[in-house]
Amino acid sequence: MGITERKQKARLAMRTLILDTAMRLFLEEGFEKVTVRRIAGAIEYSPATIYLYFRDKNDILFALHAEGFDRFYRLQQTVLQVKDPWERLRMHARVYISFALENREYYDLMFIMRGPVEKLKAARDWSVGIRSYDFLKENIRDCMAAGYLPKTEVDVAAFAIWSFTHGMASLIIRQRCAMISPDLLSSVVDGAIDFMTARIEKGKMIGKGRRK
Amino acid sequence: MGITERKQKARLAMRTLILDTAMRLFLEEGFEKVTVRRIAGAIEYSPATIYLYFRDKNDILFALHAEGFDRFYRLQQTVLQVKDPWERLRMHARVYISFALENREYYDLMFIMRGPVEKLKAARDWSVGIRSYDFLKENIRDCMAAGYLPKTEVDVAAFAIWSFTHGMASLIIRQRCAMISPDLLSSVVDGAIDFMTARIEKGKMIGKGRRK
Amino acid sequence: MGITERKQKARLAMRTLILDTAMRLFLEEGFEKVTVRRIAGAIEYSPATIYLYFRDKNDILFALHAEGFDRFYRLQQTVLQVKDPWERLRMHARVYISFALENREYYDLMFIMRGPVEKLKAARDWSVGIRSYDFLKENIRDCMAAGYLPKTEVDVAAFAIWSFTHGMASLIIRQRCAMISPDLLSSVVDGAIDFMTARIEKGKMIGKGRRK
Amino acid sequence: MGITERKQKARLAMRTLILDTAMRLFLEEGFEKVTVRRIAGAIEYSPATIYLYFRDKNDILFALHAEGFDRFYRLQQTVLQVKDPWERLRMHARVYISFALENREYYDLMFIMRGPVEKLKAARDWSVGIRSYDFLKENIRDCMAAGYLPKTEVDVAAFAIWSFTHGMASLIIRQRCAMISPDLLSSVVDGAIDFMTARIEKGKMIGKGRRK
DNA sequence: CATGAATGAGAGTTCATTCAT
DNA sequence: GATGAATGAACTCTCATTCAT
Repeated sequence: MGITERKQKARLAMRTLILDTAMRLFLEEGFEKVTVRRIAGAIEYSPATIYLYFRDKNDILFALHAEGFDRFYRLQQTVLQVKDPWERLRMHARVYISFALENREYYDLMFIMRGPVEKLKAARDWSVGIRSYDFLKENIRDCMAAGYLPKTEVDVAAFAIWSFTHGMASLIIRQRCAMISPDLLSSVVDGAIDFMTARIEKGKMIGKGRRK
Repeated sequence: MGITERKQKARLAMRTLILDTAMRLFLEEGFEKVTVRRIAGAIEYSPATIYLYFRDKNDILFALHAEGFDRFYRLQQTVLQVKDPWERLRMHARVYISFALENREYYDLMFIMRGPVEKLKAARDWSVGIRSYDFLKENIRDCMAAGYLPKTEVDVAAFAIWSFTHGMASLIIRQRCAMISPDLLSSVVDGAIDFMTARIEKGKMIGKGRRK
Repeated sequence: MGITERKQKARLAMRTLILDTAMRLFLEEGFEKVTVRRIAGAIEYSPATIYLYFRDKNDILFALHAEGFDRFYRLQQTVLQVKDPWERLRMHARVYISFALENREYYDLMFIMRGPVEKLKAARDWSVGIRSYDFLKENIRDCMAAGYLPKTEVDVAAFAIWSFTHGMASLIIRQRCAMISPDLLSSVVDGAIDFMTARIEKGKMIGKGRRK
Repeated sequence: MGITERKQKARLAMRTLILDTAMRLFLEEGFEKVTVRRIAGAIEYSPATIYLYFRDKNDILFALHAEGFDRFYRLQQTVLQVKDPWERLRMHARVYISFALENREYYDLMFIMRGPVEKLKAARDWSVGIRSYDFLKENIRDCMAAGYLPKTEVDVAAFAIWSFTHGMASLIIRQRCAMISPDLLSSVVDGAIDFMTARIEKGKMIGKGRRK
C-alpha cells in the first residue's frame, strides 16, 4: 500500500510539474510557444515522457482548463462572506477581475484562447464553468428579490454583468489598454465597477444628480 | 515624376490586393489558415513576391489591423444620425457589437488577438484606435452634460462602457457562450444593452422601484 | 526438479499467452497495429515483461511463423483422407487456399511478409516449411507414378503447383483482385483450380490437335 | 519559351531523381525504410524539398506505382511479336517473370506491398493495371478460339494464369525459395512454365487414362 | 518586378527498447 | 518475475523566410 501510494504521489507530482511548466510557458511566451517539446525541454525530460502522463497535447490543455475553473470557483466562494446581495454582487465583480489579473494565463485559457475551446466543445467540461455561472445567477436573483435590480430575465442580466467584467479583464490581459497608464489601471477598474453599479444603488438615484 | 507616381500606384494596388486577399482568407477560413503561402497562392503570385510588399507576416497583420480600425471608425460615425446623446450612446453599443459580429476576424485582430499587438506596442498605430475611443468619450461627455450620466471621470466611464460591449463581443466571438442558444444570441445582446442602460433612462429612475 | 519443471511450464504458458495475443491482434487489427505495447496492454502486463519471454519483437514473429507452419501442416494432413492421388492433389490446392483465406495474417507472415524472413534466413526454422513442401512433393510423386502427371522433375512440378496456389492466395490477401467481385471470389478460385487441372482429366483431351 | 522549357526539364529531373532514389531505398532497405527523410537525405536535400515535388509520401508511391505499370505494359507488348497464340501465352508468362525479377522493387510495389494499395483503393489508377490484364485476356481468348484452351470463362482462366506467374514471382522476390538453389532458379521457373503448359502439347496427352 | 527552389526549424506523435527497483 | 519510468530515434508534414536568377 505504501508503495502504491508513493507511486501515485510521484505520478501526480509529475503531472503537476508538467502542468505548471506548461502554464509558465504560456505566461512567458504565449500560447503558440507552448509545445510538447518545449514543455519537455523545460523540465529536462524527453518529449515522449510527456505522453506517459497526458494522452496528447489537448489533454494538457483540458487539465489546465479544468484546474483554472476549479481555482476560480474556490475563489468565487469567498464572496459569500458578504451578506448584502448587492454588495456581494459588486464583490463578485472585483473577485472576478482579481482572479483574472492574478492568473492571467489561466484566465486566458479559460475565457479568451481559441485553441482549447474548439476541441473542448464536444467535451463535457463546461460543467465547471456552468457551476460558476450559476453561482453568479443566484446572486443576481437575490439582488432582484431584494429590489436592487429590476426583475428581468436572469440570464440576460448575468450575461450583461459577466460581459462587463470579462471585457475589462480581457482588454487588460490582451493589452488593449495602452491609453490607460499601468499604475492607474486598478483604480480605473474599481472606478468602472463603481460607475456601472453606482447608478442603481438604493436611493442614491443617479443620472439625476449627485454622486460625489 | 509621372513614372514614380505610376510605380507608387502599382505598388499600392498590389499591397491592397494582398491585404484584401489576406482578409478574405481570414474570414473564409479562419486565422490559422492564413499563411503567406496561401495568400500568395490565392492571388497567383509566388510567396516570395509577398515579401516585396511587406516586410514579414506581421507587417500584413499590422496593415489589416489599421484597416479594421478604419472600417470601424467609418461605421461608428453613423451614430451621429442620432441626436439624443443617450440614445446615441446606446446606438454606439449596438453598432459596436454589430461591427464585431459581422467582421469577426477583423474584430479578433483588433481587440483580441495576441500576435499583432506585441510588435505593435512600440509602434505608432494606436492612433486609429484612439480616434474611435475619443469619439466614444465625446458622446459620454454629451451624456454627462445632458444629465444622463453622473459627472464622473470620462475615462473611467468610457472604459466601463467599452469593457461591457467588448465583453459581449469577445465572449461570442471566442465562443464562450455555449449556455446561450445561438438563435437567442442577438436578442440576449439587445437585452443586455437594455439591462445596462434602462435603469437610468430619464425619469424612469430605477433601483428605487421595480421596473415592470 | 519439480520446481524447475513447474517454472518451465509457467514460462511456456506465458509465451503461449503472448503469442496468442499477438496473433489475435494480428487478426483483429492488422499487422501494423501489433506493437509490443499493445500486446502487453492486451494481456495486462507491462511492455517490459514481454522482453522476459522474447528477445525482441522479431522473436515473437519467428514464433508465430513457426506456429503458422504447424497449424498449416496439421490441416494439410487432412488431404490424406483422399485416396486417389490426383484428387488428393486437387484437394491439396483447395486446402491450401482455404488455410490462407481463413488465416490471412498467418499466411501473410509465413509466405508474404518481409520482416520475419530476413532475420530467419540464417536460422534453422525452415524445417517446418520444408516438411509441408515434402508432403506436397510426395503427392506429386504419387500422381506421376499413377500417370496423372508426366514424369518430370518433382521439384519443378512442386514449385509450379505451389506457385499457382500461392499466387491466388497472395493476390487475394494483398487485395490485387479489385477486378473480381468479392462474392464471386471463392467460385473463381475453384474455377481456377479446375481450369489448371481439368485439361488432363480423362478423355477430355484438350488442345488435342493441331499445334505446329 | 526556352526558359520555361528548361525549368520544366529541371523539375522533371528532380521528380525522377526522387523517384529513383525512393526506388533504390525500397530495393536496398525495404519498404518501411523508405521515409521522406531518408529519400531527402540520400539526395542531400532537405525533407521539405521533397514536398515541392510531391504532395505527400503517398503521392510518391502513386507515381512509382504508375511508372511500374507503365514499364510493365510496354514490356508486355513485346509478346505481340509471337504470332501463335499459344506460344504467345507462354511468352507472356516468361516476360511477366522477367519483368518481376528485373524490377523487383517495382513488382513488389505493384503486386505485393500492402501500403500503397490501401490508399490507392479509391483512386482511379487501377486502369493501367486493368489494361495489362485485358491484354492478357485477349491472348487467352485467342488461345480458346484456336483450340489451345477449353472454352471456359476467360476471367477464370486469366486469374489462374496470372496467379501462377505471380506466385512464382512473389515467392522468389519475397525469398520463400530457400529450397531452390539460386543459380537453378531461372531454369526451375522455365521448367515450371513448361510443366504447366506442356501437358497439352499435341499428342503427348497426359493423364490420358484412367481416373475414376 | 517576380519567382522557383530551397531550407532550417519545428510541430505532434509513436515505437522498440532499457534499466533501476 | 515484473514493472513504471524513461528515452532516443524516428516518423510525416508545414511554415516563414531567403536568395540567385
